[in-house]
Amino acid sequence: MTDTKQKILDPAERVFAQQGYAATSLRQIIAQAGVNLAAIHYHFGSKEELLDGVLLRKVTQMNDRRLGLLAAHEAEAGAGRLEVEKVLDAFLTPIVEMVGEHPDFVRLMGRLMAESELPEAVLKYFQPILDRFTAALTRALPDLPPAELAWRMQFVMGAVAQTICGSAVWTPEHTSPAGLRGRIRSLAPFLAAGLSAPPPATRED
Amino acid sequence: MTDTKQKILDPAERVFAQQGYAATSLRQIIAQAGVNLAAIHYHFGSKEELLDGVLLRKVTQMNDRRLGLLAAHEAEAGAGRLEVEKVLDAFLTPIVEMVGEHPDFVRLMGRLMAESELPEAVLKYFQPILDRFTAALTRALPDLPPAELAWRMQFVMGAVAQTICGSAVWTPEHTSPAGLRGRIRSLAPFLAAGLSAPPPATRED
DNA sequence: GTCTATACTGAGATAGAC
DNA sequence: GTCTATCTCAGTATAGAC
Repeated sequence: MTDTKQKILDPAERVFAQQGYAATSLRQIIAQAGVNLAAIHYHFGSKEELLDGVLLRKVTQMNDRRLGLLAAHEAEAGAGRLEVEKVLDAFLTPIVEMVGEHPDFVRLMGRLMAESELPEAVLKYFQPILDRFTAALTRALPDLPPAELAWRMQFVMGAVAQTICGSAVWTPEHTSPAGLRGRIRSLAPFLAAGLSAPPPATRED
Repeated sequence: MTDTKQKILDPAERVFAQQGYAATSLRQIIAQAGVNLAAIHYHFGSKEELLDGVLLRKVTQMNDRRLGLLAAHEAEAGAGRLEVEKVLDAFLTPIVEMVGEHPDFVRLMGRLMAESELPEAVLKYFQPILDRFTAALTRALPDLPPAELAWRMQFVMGAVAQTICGSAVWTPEHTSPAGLRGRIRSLAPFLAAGLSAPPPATRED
């Protein structure tokens, strides 16, 4: 991999994380990277593929860690009941672990989860993880109807996204790594209680 | 108010709701409105102020309804304990009530809540409501530390936003008014359980 | 193979004729 | 009030230097 390609990725990650994908211009990135505009399109092809390149560097590490923790918790549970808290821990802990060394990457992940018009490049990394954790929660919450669980997964994703990157909007507090760790420690029991709540009375109307 | 100004607002609301604020171009709106590009800037000043004009038409109605329901529930509770479910009902019911007649407006509200780079014009309508409901929840959950409640409000906002507009991304299901009503009926018990969860053990690190 | 210079299309915004 | 023309800046594409 060329030096120029490497020089692009870090500034891209930083600016995408700070301003969001849509609000970031490639010209802002090249200004920080010290490369020519066309170099981005030569090495990556487009703005969206540049985002894909940024994600690809670390998303596999994060998702593998999630899957590893989840498998460990499942093995520990054995034939017994898998606790909701353990499943949430497997999802959230890798975020906490990475926020110290790669804060920009974590913020970018949060922003992307919240953006409505997110590119295809992002979804392909999230969907398998979502499916895997939905399956685990199905085991942890056997009495919850599958459709209800699917919705609750959305509630969880929304809350996680807002937790990672929404603070600048709704509260004056900034997104420091330490602050984010604290928020996620608060998020886990909130989500566990929500997921474990009895399903609403079914109505057909 | 001129005819031209009126002709712009409905298409703007529709296209903003369908594509999101950032992804929408003024040229898409004028194509549906049948007006000149400069007319938008003459009547509204900018793209952001056009969004403000769209919100202004209905956001007061929604927020007044929220405040009215909340006041009614508080009066009903009297000196007794205000239930978390009642506070959530006051926040969510106006969404359900409006989604039948004004589905585009509701979708737009959801999208804006989720967008990280949201304009100032939006925040000024949300912040007072957020403060008012935070105060009500302080009464409903007197044992919860204020900082913990502030974070949980963020979790709630994230889940609500994702519920209104996130389905197209995370699940194949579309955002029909009926489907949204069902999701919000599922959302309320989830959020009530989360808000009512015991606060996490305090740690200083 | 890499990278630069340049141009193309479409975005929001604005000045000025009518 | 309205519309034409134009400005700046965005993402993108390509020809050609090295």
